[in-house]
Amino acid sequence: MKLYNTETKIKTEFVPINPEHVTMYVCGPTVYNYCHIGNFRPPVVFDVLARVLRAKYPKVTYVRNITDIDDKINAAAAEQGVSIAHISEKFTQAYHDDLAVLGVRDVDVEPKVTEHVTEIHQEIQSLIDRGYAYEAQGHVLFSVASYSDYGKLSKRDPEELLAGARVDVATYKKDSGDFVLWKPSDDDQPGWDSPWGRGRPGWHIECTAMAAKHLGDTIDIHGGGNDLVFPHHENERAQSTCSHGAKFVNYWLHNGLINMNQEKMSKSLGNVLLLKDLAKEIPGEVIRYILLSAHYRAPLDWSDDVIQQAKSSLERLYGALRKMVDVDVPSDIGNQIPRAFDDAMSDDLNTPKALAELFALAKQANTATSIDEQVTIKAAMMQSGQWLGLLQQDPEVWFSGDRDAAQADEIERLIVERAQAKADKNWARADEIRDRLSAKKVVLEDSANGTIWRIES
RNA sequence: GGCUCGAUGGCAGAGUGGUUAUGCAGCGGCCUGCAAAGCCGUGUACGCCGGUUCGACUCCGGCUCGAGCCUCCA
Repeated sequence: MKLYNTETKIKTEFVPINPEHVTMYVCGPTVYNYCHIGNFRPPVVFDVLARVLRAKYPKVTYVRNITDIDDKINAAAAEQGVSIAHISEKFTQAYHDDLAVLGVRDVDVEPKVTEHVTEIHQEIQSLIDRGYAYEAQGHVLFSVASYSDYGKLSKRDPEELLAGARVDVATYKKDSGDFVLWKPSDDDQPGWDSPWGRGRPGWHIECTAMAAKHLGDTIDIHGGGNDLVFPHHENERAQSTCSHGAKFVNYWLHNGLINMNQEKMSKSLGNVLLLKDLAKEIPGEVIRYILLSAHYRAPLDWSDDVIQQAKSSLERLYGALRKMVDVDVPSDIGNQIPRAFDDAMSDDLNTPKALAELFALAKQANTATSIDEQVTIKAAMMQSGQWLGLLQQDPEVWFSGDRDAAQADEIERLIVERAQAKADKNWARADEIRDRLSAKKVVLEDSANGTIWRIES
C-alpha cells in the first residue's frame, strides 16, 4: 500500500522493516479532561490503518500511549482537590468509553508515562552521554544546535529555531530552541528522584522512551494530528535519533484537524464539542462515518449539515444490508473485498473513495436478482465495512434506533393492525396509524414481504 | 513575518491532461391505494489572471482568499 510521508512530502509504497511484523506508534491523550471529537480523529484514522495493515501483514504491533504525567493534570487535581491518580484514571476511563462508542479497537500496547520513568531516565542519560543534552539549574535540556538534522521533519530553518526571539528565553538555556527533557519539581509538585534531582519529565521524552521500549529504535509508522508535527514530533525525532543512533521513523503520518466555524477545534480555543456529549445525540457510528468521509489529511469542517448527510448516507448502506438479512454468508467464503475498495484503501487510506465503492455495492445489492449474487455482495459489504469499522451492526438494530423492546412491540402491534386495515381497504384507518407512528418518528416502509419500520434520522 | 497545506456543482467530498466520481438535497418518471424505501433519468462544478499544450479543473508562474504550525494543543 502507499502512504504519504510528512517528512519526504511524497506518497510512497509502504515497505515495513520486517515484512512479518509492522510497528506503529500513535500519540495518545493527556488525561486531564474529556476529549472532543477532534481528539478522536487520530484514533479513528489509525484504527482504520491498523485494520488494513492487519489484513495485509501477519503481525502488527500498534502502540498508543496515555500521558498521565503532565502539569495540566496536576493543575486539574489541585483545582478539584483530588489526587493526580484520580484525575488520570477518571479520564483514561472516559477516553476508553468514548473509543468504544466510536468502534475503535483496542491497541496492542497502551503504555502509561508513570510506568516508564526508568526508561525516560535512561533515554535522558543516553542523550547526555552522547553530548546532545546538558544539565542546567536542575533541568536537563536537549541542545538543538548539537543535532544538524533538527527542523527537517517540520521544514523549519534550524537557524531560526536556534534564535527564536518570539518567546522569553529561560536563562538556563544555551539556545532558545533547546527544549526540556527533565525539569525540577517543587515540594508541592509530583516528582521522581533522578540523577539530576527530584523532578518530572519534559513534554516530549516520554514518547521516545515508550516507543523505543515497545517497538524498538526504528519504527515503521508514527502518527498523530498535524498540529503535533512541531514541536512534538520534531523533538521526538531528535531525541530518538540522537539517543539510539538510528533512524527513528520510516513513515510519518499526520491527519488534518477538525474545524468548528472555520477554526480549529481545540481546548485552548474553547470551541470544543465533547464526544460524550455528541454521543448522546447521534450514534457513534455516524460520528465515525463523518470522520472517515473526508480524506484523513484534509481538514474536516464540523456542522449539523454534515451530521444529517452522514445519517442519511449510512441509512442507504444499512438499507441495502437490511434487504439481505435472510441471505446467509458462508463463514468459509474467503476474501470478498472488491479490488476497487482495496485499491482505494491502499492508496494512502482514501476512505472517501472506498466509501464510494461501498455505495456501488449497495446499488448492486438493491438490484441483485439472485441469491448467489446477494451472497457475494453481502460478504463484500461486510468485509469492506470491517476495514472501515462500519456496518457491523445488525441492520434491524441500527434502524430501531433508540427504541426499546416494549416500544418495538407496540410498533409491531400497530403495523399488524394497519395491515388488517389495508386488507379491508380502510385507507383512512391505515393512514391514521401511519401518521400516528410518524409523529413518534417511526417511518413505515411497505414491501412485498410486509411492512418494516425505522426511526427517522 | 517565516514555514506548510488547501480553494471542485445547493451541501459534503474523490479524482483525472481529452470519457459518469460517490453520497445528501432537488427535479421528472417507475413502483405504491397514497406514501416511504428502491429503481431509472436529470445538473453546462472545478477561486482569479497569465503560460505550456491540438486540448487544462488537472502541468507551470503570479495573485486573491482560507486553514495549520512557529507557545500547551489530535
